[in-house]
Amino acid sequence: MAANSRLAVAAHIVAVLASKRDEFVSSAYVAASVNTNAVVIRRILCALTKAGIVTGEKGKAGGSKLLRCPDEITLADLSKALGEEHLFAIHKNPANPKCRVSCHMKEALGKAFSRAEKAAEAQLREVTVSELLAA
Amino acid sequence: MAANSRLAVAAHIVAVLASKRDEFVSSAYVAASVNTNAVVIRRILCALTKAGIVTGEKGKAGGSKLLRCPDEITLADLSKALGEEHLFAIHKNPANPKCRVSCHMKEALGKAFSRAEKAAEAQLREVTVSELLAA
DNA sequence: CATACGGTAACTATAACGATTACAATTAAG
DNA sequence: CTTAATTGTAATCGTTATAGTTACCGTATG
Repeated sequence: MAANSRLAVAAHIVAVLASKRDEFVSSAYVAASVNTNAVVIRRILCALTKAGIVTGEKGKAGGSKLLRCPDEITLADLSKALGEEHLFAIHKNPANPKCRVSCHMKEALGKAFSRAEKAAEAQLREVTVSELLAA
Repeated sequence: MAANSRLAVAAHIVAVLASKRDEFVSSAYVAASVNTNAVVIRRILCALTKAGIVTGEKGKAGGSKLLRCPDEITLADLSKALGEEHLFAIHKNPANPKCRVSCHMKEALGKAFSRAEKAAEAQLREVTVSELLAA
């Protein structure tokens, strides 16, 4: 399947909230901007709420708004809030104990992938929501 | 779906070939090391062949072997050979023309993701198959 | 010719994702 | 008090990618 686009949607959501700061914005409004269903938005908002990035108000005139300045929210924060851990996957097949290569492979790959993921994360940390809006 | 582990399997395959240099290794042998079906191995070997990393010989006593030194093959080469392009995905929903944020979002995200992907790729380029074997 | 391979097509099972419907709880407005 | 709007969730469905599997053809070896 197509790789998951939740980080992109989360960034879009937060950008919309940032563009209407200090207002409560409904999930329906955000959904219209992203062009998807409001529930998809609310699911991601839920994760962002748990991470302390946004807050939600129920009831009529409810909605969501940012808890932090848009220039203090980075893509890395959003990625972490979504619990997206690994960009690379290692095959789950058990190692073949008869094969020396097989026994060492996963550990070696894990280290290499971890370095690459950290490098990517460092770049995500350099991009704030404010910058996304300004572009 | 589980994130795709083809890069990990490709690395495993090439490591096995590197551990038996100058021999033709059958897909069945590699499959035993990876603990999967030989066809899965052959599918990936096919991509590596097209990329000029390995060569295959049909017929009895056939198999695959490396065309390059293991210390000149990096994880980035393998990733490229597999045609793995994007670590991050952007939502496909069309932009809402009425919303300024929506109209600019994908372009801004594209640039940010591209930087992060390049950073990850740079790290993959630092890891050779030799190093994976030595670990 | 028999055997052991690679290459490839076809099919299945599984899993993740996104979209959607539905509904309880909550809050503001009239 | 009633109504309307909204969040937060659960449940379901269709789509899609992956991995695994079976099957078959072509080819090289002996």
